[in-house]
Amino acid sequence: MADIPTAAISRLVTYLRILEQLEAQDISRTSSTDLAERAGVTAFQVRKDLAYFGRFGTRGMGYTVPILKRELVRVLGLNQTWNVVIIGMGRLGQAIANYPGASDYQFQYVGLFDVNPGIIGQRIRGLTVQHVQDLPDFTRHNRVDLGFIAVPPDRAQDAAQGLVDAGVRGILNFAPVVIQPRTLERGGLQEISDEWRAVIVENVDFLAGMKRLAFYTLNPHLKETPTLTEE
Amino acid sequence: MADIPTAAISRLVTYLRILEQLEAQDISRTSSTDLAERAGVTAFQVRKDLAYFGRFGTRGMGYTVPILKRELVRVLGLNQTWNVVIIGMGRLGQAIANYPGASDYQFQYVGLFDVNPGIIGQRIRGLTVQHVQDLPDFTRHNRVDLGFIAVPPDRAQDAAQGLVDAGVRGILNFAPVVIQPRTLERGGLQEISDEWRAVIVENVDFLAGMKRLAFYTLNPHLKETPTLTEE
DNA sequence: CCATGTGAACCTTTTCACAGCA
DNA sequence: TGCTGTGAAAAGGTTCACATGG
Repeated sequence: MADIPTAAISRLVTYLRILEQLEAQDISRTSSTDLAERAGVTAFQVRKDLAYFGRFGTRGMGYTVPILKRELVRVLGLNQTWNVVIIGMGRLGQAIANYPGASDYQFQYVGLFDVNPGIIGQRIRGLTVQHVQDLPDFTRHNRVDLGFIAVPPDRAQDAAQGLVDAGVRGILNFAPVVIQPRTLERGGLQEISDEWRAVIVENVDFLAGMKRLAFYTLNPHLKETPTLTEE
Repeated sequence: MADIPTAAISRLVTYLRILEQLEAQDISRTSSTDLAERAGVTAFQVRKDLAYFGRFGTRGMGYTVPILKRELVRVLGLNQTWNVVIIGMGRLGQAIANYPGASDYQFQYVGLFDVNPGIIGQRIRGLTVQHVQDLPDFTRHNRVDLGFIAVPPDRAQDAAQGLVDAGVRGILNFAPVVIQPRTLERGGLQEISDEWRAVIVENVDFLAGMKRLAFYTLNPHLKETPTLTEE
């Protein structure tokens, strides 16, 4: 298992969502063509994406919804619990904490943090918002796997550093900022520090989304046409 | 001007953000190497990305921050006003409407819509939330360029259809759903309808971000290492 | 016979080396 | 000399045709 396109992972997430919908509609069988149509990609793509991880279908038959779903859940690592803290409980942080669907897949919010005295102490989703400076102490007593950053841009780097110091393994950064791993001199060369090397950073930037949208709306010919079920 | 990688557009957005930060710090000159470092990409990449759109630097010197910024603003279409409506003013919609930074680039919220009687009538950002069914009438009297979808997943497709019917040119979809363009039979072939063909759909899906993060946290070796300033 | 799974062809994107110019 | 701009090479992803097997 090596060298899987990043885009393939995004598509797997989409396939999984579609399988959930099919299951909710009591549809128990599907095919690469059907999935492709619903996901807005080609059937080739679906089969290739799945092939990176195994053989989940039956030739001549297609896929069994619950089986393929179970396999994708396993592949994506969603059959285990992820303990999550959110840094920044302003409007965005609150929207994230309350967004339905996260808990479906074992994402459990275990700690909420902010610096604003007006927010600290509030109860959100059964948790009391704590001061960011209590994060190190909190992580000493609780397992935390992932940290979500929902602070203003100028605080994002510090928040990320705090999360890395706290030992999280993954960061979902909502701030419109490039998080910089801390580097250190080693043999005259700048290298990423060990703590940072072990951390995955994923970004969700909707201001960037707005700007991309503006660009493509002005230059529609540059946007790949959503492939209509070929093959 | 043709055939520019989608990823290049995302990076341009990042470069622009960095230029803003440099300008705020009164730094007036930069280089492909400097930009690369701050953006977490290679200097080759920066130069190639910029080369798609023109020649903005001076050989031997680098780039002048305000000039490059101005050019990127123009390229991305951010020097014009974009009138935006938001469909769905729950927590997420409110977080979006209030997120600072959108108005910096002429994204102007002109209409806010929901179906929930508890939300309709509220004033948010100086606008009164209206019922979605008033959208067609609203667009008859106001220019609307873009629509943002912040409704629950099962309402997203309808919201999108409403926006297309209302004549928006671009949609930013925050719901974890693949928006399906309406198709029609033409010469025995399924084709995307004309209204939909003219619309750009861009997605911002943070549940998907969470799931990608889970996957890469479990499989860190599959994540491309953030390139440390090469060349 | 049918739809999956996959090696190979094709195309796109990134990387690179260096030519071009202040 | 220094850093940009760019054609060419390398890498990476997607598309395809078809072999496989229920």
